[in-house]
Amino acid sequence: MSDTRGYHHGDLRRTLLTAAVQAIEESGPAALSLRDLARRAGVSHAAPAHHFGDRAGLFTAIAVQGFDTLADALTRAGDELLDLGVAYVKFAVGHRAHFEVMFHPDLYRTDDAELRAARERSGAVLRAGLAHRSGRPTPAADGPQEDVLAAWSIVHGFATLWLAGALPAGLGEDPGDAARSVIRHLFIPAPGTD
Amino acid sequence: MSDTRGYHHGDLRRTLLTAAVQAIEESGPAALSLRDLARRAGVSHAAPAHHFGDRAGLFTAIAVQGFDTLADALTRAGDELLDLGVAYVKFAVGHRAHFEVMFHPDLYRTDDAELRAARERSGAVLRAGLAHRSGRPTPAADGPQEDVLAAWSIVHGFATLWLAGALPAGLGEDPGDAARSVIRHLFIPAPGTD
DNA sequence: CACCGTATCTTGTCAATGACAAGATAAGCT
DNA sequence: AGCTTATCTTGTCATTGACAAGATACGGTG
Repeated sequence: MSDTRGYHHGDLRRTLLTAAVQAIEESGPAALSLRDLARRAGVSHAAPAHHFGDRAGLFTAIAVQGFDTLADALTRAGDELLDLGVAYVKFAVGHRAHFEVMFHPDLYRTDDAELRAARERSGAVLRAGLAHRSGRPTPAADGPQEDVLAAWSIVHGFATLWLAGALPAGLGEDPGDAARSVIRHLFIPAPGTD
Repeated sequence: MSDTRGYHHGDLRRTLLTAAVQAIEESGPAALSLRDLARRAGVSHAAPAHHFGDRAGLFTAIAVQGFDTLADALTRAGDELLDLGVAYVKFAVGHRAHFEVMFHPDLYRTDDAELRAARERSGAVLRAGLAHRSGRPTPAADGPQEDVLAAWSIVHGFATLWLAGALPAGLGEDPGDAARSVIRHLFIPAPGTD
């Protein structure tokens, strides 16, 4: 059924999505061309438009897929706070195309219904996991979950810097291990601060 | 001298750079068009090519300017560790066009000599400032300055999330204040961990 | 089985873009 | 005054995103 025979491709949408992700991993979102995408899939230059409408529509679909995958990955990461952070970084590096698109709202349609749902889903998993923080029932009294934002910031920052190639060598090959040893510096202390 | 008269513009390069930064702030780097840029500056469509070669050349120039400005800002931020982080976030939000370009190496030429110099300069300021950390003479024995990377990660992550509009409302209008109250969660504890 | 509506994909076209080539104009130097 | 060089313009080409209109296959209904 998922063959490439004749007029009807059978599974074009999925094929285009995976081809797009691969292309983005190779040369970034900016360099992605709808026509090149069509060529890779062996279809005409206007075929993608039918499934995604336009460029923004394609990126929207990728972002949705990304938020869904992230939610799954975080769910599988377990309850341990540090593991959650490591899973976040692993997802970013392992799915860099999705990750880059997800956090570049100028590429897609942020008001898309499916997208909002997927984003909220992964956000909920993240918040739930971080709120589960063992020694601290209610995160903080003052700000809007400042410690959650701090945790999100450090893992997101590490992932972004890693992907940008801005981190120094000597961290090793495995982003998970590297992330663990770095973000540990936020998670280890569990003080009753104020 | 810096007028727009006749055949020779007089200060085209600078004019194009500021126009480009403004355009990027409005609609992101991806949407930047060299021809639109030329129109904004009131010159022919091929004029930018003379100064920057091509699109990548323009982004390279912007990145250089960005790393230089960042180095200056961090230098002015003083010795206090928290202030340094806040200055980093303030720069990112106050110069979002530069910041976005700087950390998207696929946009420009990473092997450009001027760029490498500017990047190294700002990197040195950052490392020096973070190494100055009062209570801790030598950061850590084990990893490659893991605590420095943790600090960089959290401020970079916060800035990126802020710019992406991913942070929840309720943090207020001022990114500096918000950053201070969030990244504080990393900087406050000064334990003798291991 | 015949028919028809619809989803899927193609061909054709247009304005805009990035890149390049070649020429025109100005500025500086001797 | 004359030469050299930097700066900017005009002209052109292949590529791209978007749209319109048509061709093909699929699924259901009679």
